[in-house]
Amino acid sequence: KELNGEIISADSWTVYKGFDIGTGKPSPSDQKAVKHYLIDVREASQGFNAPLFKEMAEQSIKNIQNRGKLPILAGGTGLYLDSVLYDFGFLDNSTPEERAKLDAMSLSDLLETAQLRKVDLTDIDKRNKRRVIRAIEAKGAKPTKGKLKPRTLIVGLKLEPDELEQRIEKRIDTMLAAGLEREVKGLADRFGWEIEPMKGIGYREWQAYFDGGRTLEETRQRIISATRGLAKRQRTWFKRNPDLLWFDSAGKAHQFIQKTLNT
RNA sequence: AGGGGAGUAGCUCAGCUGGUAGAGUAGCGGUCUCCAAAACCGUUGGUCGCAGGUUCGAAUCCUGUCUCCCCUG
Repeated sequence: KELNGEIISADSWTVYKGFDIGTGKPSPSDQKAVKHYLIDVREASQGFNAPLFKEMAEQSIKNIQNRGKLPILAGGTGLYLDSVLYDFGFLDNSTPEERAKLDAMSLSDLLETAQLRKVDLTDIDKRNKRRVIRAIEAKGAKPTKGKLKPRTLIVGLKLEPDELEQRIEKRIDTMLAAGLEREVKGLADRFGWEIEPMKGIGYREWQAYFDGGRTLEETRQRIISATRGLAKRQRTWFKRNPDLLWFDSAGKAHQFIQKTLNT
């Protein structure tokens, strides 16, 4: 609001309708205070992916700029963010049928297939099945990456480990108090456990609980643990970005952004 | 009280007829161009409940003891 901006949620889970509490979606009042984009734009049964995000985010950026506002991407999902900030040239994908076929194959069969089709696996992690599948789908094409989008500021907030731990626990407890159990139960009854968004942190952990094989406290601990792991992976993703400016408080980051905008 | 079972890494458990311990998971670190809250890689943890005994050598055999679970009374 102070920056005269509008927010694009750069997050792979807040796009789904109905998944509110567990995804830490901005509250209705927050969304009312500042216009948000790419929230609730997908049905639970639909999938979502990085190229789709890139396309929608770029469209949103244009919309926001046309309204004379500052686009702010906030999140979340490193791959999604980078795809927009560095103009990733995404590689070919296969049809859902082809994907399912590759998915069903063993790693060694996939490696053999790649060899038969003369797919170049240099730089591909051959122990990671998904990466090998992607290489085959892309027919060995190499990805492209552009320069950082002009007039762009990338800002990261850093926390001390024990403070991060506290924030994570508080985040989960707040979700539980807000009725996460009820939300998950309702979604599970409607969609079952197999759809993509049900496999997210804060959702998948409840299946064993509702089946009676896990206590509420164990469920809570699992969600905390998974969130901790997510925070770690986000950290390692952003840490290697030399364009990212780190701040240890939101206040300092805000000051810096304000100053930069004025010059 | 008697009988049986179990006590091994934070947790769940492997460890055959003795050769000083492992796997999953968690924890920690890392990788990353369409399932990315995903997938993958690396790695720190254990005086094997305790005390004796047998043995060149015991988590593994014997004795005692403590704790937990089940059965009987």
